[in-house]
Amino acid sequence: MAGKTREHSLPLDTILAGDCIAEMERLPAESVDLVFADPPYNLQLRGDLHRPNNSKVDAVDDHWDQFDSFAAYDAFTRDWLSAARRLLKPDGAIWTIGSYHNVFRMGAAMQDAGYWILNDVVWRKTNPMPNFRGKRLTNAHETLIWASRSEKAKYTFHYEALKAANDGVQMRSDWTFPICTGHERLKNARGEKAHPTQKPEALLHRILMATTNPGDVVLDPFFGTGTSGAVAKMLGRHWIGIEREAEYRDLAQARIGMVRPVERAALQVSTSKRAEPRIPFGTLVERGLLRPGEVLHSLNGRHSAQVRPDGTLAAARETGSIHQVGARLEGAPSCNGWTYWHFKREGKRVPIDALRQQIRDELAAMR
Amino acid sequence: MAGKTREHSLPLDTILAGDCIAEMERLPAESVDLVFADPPYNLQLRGDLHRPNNSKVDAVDDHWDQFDSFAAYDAFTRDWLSAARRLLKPDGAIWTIGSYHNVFRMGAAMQDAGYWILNDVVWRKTNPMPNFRGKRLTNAHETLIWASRSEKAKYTFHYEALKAANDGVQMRSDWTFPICTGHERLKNARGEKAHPTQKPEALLHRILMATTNPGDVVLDPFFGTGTSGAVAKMLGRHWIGIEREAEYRDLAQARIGMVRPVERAALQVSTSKRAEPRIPFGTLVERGLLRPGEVLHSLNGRHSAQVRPDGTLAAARETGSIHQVGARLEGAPSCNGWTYWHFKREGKRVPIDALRQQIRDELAAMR
DNA sequence: TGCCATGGTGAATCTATTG
DNA sequence: CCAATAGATTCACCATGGC
Repeated sequence: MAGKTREHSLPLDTILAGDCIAEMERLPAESVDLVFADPPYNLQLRGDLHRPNNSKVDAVDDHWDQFDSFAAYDAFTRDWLSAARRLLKPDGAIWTIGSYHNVFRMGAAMQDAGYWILNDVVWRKTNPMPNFRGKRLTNAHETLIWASRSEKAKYTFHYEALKAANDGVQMRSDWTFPICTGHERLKNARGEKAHPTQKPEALLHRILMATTNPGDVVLDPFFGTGTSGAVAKMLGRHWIGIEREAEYRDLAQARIGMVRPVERAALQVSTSKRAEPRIPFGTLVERGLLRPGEVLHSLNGRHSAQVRPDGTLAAARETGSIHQVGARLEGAPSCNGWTYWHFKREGKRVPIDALRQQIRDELAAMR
Repeated sequence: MAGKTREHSLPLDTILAGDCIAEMERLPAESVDLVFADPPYNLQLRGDLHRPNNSKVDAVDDHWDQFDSFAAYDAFTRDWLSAARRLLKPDGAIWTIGSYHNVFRMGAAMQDAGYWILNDVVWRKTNPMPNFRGKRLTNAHETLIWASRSEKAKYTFHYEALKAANDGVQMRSDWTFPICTGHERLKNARGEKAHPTQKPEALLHRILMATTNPGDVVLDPFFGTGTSGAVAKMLGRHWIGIEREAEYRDLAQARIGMVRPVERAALQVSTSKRAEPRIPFGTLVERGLLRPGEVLHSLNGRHSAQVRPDGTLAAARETGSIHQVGARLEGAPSCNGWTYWHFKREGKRVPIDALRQQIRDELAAMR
C-alpha cells in the first residue's frame, strides 16, 4: 500500500494513469472549478469491489449479500466523492451521472458529503435501447445531479445563455439528446465500440457551456474515452482526466489531439444584467441626465416623485432610494426602481433604465 | 405510548386515521398487492420567495414536511418502507415519488430494505413553476421509483396495455402529464387549494392500470386527499388509505364517495399482441378526456363501442383499436377511427379527433 | 355567444454587495 | 459574523370580467 505522496501542481490538459482516488489525493486542494463524474454503475456487485472489513460473508441470504455489496459500492462512492470535493474550489461544482442502479446511492452520498444539490437533470434519450423482454418500461433516460461544493458556494450558471439556447424560455430540468452513435462513437482497433457507456458530446457541451467559464479547470475522474476532455478543449476550458485502463487513455489522447478549439472570441455567451457594471442612480443626476427637482412617474402612472440632488427620491410621504420609494408606494416587498420609474422626453414616458444603459454604453466604448 | 395491538383484518376501501407506521404495523402481513407512497419531500426552504410581479409563492411549509436532519428523515423513511414491505404479498410491488430533495435517500433506503428496483420513471410536467430568480434550471420533473418486494417477485406488469396506450410502441420511462390544476384540484372550505401537493389522476391511472389487476388491494400510507383511492375505485381496485390530518381525510372521503366505478367489463386490457395502432388513443383515457366504459358512436350512428382503460374499444363482437373495430363493423378494409368514432358532450356528437387535437396542441405548446 | 385582456398560481432547497 | 440595501427575475394554464 503506497503512502500518500507530496501533492504536485496541477497537470492541466493531461490524462493521469491510475486509480482515481489515489490520483485525486495527489492533486492540490481547491484547484478545480468543475468535476464531471460518470462513475461505473455496472459493477458486478458480487465481490468485485473490496469489502470495507475484508471479511468473507457466506452468501446464505440474497438480501444480506446484496446489502454487503451495496456497502462496498457506498464506501467506494464516499471515497471518490470526498477526494473530489477536496479538489474543488470553494465556489466549485460537480456533475454526476447514473442510472437507477446507482444514482440513488450516489445522490444520497453527495448530500452526506456536504455537496448541495442544485438540480437533478434527466437526460431523455431519443433512441434508447428497447426492453426486449417486455417485462419493464423502456429505460429511456439517465439522471444527472448538479451540485455545488457547499450550500454557500456561488456557483457558475449562465442562465441567459441556456435560455437563449432554448428559444427564449428557461431551460428545464429534462434534456433531450440522442445516445452516442455513428461517427461520434469511438471504435477500438478491432472495430468494436471502444467504451460501453460513451456519453454524447452534446450533453457535455451543454454542461460545460452552462456551468463553467473559459479557462476553468474541469476534472473527470472516470475519463474513459475522454468526452469531457474533448468538449472542454473545444470550448476553451482546461481539463484533467484520470483513467485506469491504458486502452481508453490511448483512445482519449488521440481523440483530444484532433480537437480544434473554438476561437476565443466565439466563446462569449449571453449574459444577464447582473454581470453589467453597477451604476448608482446618483450618477445620472451628477452627469446631468436628470435634473434635481425633475418629476418621475411610476410604471402604472399612479405615483410620482421628485429627484433630489443626492440621487434619492421624494414622494408625497416617502423618501429614499428609487427602489425603496417604489416598494413603499406599491406596498411591495421590493421594487426595481430602474424599471419602475419613468421620465418624460418629447411627450413619451421613458424608464430611467434607458439612462443607465446610456452610461453603460459610454463605459463600454472607453474600454 | 400505545403498544402494538393485535393485527386486524384488512379494512378495504377505508381511510385509517393515524400515523402511517403505527397503522401499517396493525395490518396483516402479506395482504397488499401494491403500495403507492408520496411521502414528505423534506424540502429545506430558507426564506420567502416572490415572483417577479412581487406576489408571494405559497410554499410547502407544512409541519409534516419538517425534519431536523437527514438522519431523522432517513430513520423515518426506513421505518415506513419496512412496515410497507411487511404488508406486501410476496409478488407485490411499490411505487414511490419524490424530488431531488429526498428521492436519492429514499431510493437508497428502498434498495437497503430489500426492494428490487424495476424502473425509475420521470414525470415530466408540462406546466411546472418556473425558476423565478434565474439561478437554476426550471425544476420540471419529479421522479417515481417502481420496485418489487424482492428480486424474485413475479410482479404485475401489463406491457401490452401500456404499449397500446402509447401509439403501439413500448412505454418509456419518461411520462408527460400536466400538474394537477383546474377542477381536478381540490379546494377546502375557504376556497384555497386543499392540499399543497395533490398529484394528477392521470399519473395514478397509468400506474394502477399498468401494475395492478382489477380486485387488487392498493395501500397508500400518505393518503392526503386520496388521489390514489379515487383512481383505484374508478378502476375497480380496492384501496386503503392512511392519513393523519382529519381535514385531508374528510376531503378524501367525500371525493372518493363521488367516484363512479367503471363497469367491470370495461376493465379488460389487452393481453395479446396486435397490430400497432398509429395513434395513441390511450392517452385520451389516461388524461381523463374519455372515461373507461364511455360509449362511442359511429359516424353513421349505426354502431357503438365501449372505451377500455388501455385505449382499446369493445363493441358487441369486436375488440381492438379504434381503427380496427371501425373497419370490422363497416366491413371495410380500413377505417380512420379518429374521424369515425364520436362521443357526446352537451347533447352534441363530437369526433374523438377533437380530443386528439387538444392534446396535440398541448404538446406543441411545450415543443 | 365569443374573444381578448387581466390576474392568479404551482412540491422551490431561487441574490449579491456593501457596511 | 450579521444587517441593510441594491436590484434582478417567470411559464403554462385557468378563471374572470369587459365588450
